[in-house]
Amino acid sequence: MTDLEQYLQTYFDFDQTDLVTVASFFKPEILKKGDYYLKTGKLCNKLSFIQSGMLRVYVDLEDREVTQWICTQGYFVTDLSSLVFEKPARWNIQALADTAIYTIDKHDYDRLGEYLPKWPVTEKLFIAHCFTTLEDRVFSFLSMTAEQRYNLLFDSHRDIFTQVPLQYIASMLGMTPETVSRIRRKQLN
Amino acid sequence: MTDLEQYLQTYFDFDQTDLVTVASFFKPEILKKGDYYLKTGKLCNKLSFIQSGMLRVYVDLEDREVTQWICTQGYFVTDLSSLVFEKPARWNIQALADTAIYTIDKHDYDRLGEYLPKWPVTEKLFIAHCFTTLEDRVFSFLSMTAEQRYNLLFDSHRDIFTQVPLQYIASMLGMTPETVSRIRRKQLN
DNA sequence: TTGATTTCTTGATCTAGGTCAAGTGCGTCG
DNA sequence: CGACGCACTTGACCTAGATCAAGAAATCAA
Repeated sequence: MTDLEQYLQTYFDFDQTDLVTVASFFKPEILKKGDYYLKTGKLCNKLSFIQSGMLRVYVDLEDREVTQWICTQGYFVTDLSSLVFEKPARWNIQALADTAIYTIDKHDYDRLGEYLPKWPVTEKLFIAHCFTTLEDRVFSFLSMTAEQRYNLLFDSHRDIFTQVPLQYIASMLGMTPETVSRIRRKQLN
Repeated sequence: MTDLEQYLQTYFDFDQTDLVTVASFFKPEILKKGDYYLKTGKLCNKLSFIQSGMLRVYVDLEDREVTQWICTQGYFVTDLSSLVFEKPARWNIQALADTAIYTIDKHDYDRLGEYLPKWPVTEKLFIAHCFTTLEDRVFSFLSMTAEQRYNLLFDSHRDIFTQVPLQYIASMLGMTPETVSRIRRKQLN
């Protein structure tokens, strides 16, 4: 079983045949550090799985950048609203390091249902799971302090902290780099 | 065409036959002010459409309540993660006023695909739309001040401001009632 | 290696928004 | 009607976290 098949299995309860079918639509690709996976305003006609490396999802405002999320090894990346609704992409997505991904293009993605009868259900569960994750994130902004949000992210995505420049972590937590630096120091006692 | 059919049409591009089919699964219900549509920890086995009135989605913390959202006329309400994954509900959902809803139970909801071939696609688009809405909301916390978030909500959901106690609006915006009160005064110049 | 550049840390100060407390208005119920 | 209880407002003060600025460390180029 390939890496990709193994990872797909952890997300979806496909049997071996389905796994091979789905995996066959994904093509390996390499992004060099700094390369863009997607730029704001373009159409995102692909979905990718990250085998190694990291991608930063962000937007440019007049006076600064806002990082929405960092996608790491073992997760999927796309601009969902662009992929699904065929609207201009909301986000820039850029490689923070050399990154190996497997990509399925929209054409094939939209046809997965023809090969896998249970794809529509699987896809729904996948998007619903993404929804729930964001719901948690909104809740964290409604109910937690900067330090609590830092700890929550640290406990759930430790890999981000070891590899991602602190300024981006700060932005995705909705605080300044100085604040993250101070919280980090405090955590070391 | 009934109210419900009309509303369904604004969400989904069903033809007349489909509209009637879907609508027939929804049963009218009345919640009195203060009644609970759902309580944390229960299973949410229904999805409803709000014909009139309002529901507040919130959680109890040790020392306070956090309002996640207010659902108003013309919108759907459910606990998506509970409905889809059959997990205990994350939210309390309580009527803020006498509220008229149309409810489909999970049993029927899960079978919509048997009657409507394009239901799986429609459902996916619906959930993806919810995801995108939350993405915007996360972005608002990452990039906006309290006053900017207030204005954003005011411009997009004016009905909430005319009918909902200010303390709940404050909570769902992630600020205190005092702050909302001050912003509101400022907006009156 | 060395200098240049970027990123991170730390301190000093500032401010948006929170907290606390004392009203004020108003709807409801006896 | 009057009084109780909410919900909201307003002021005084406080604090988490932002801003600004100056170094220190790490990263990179050559």
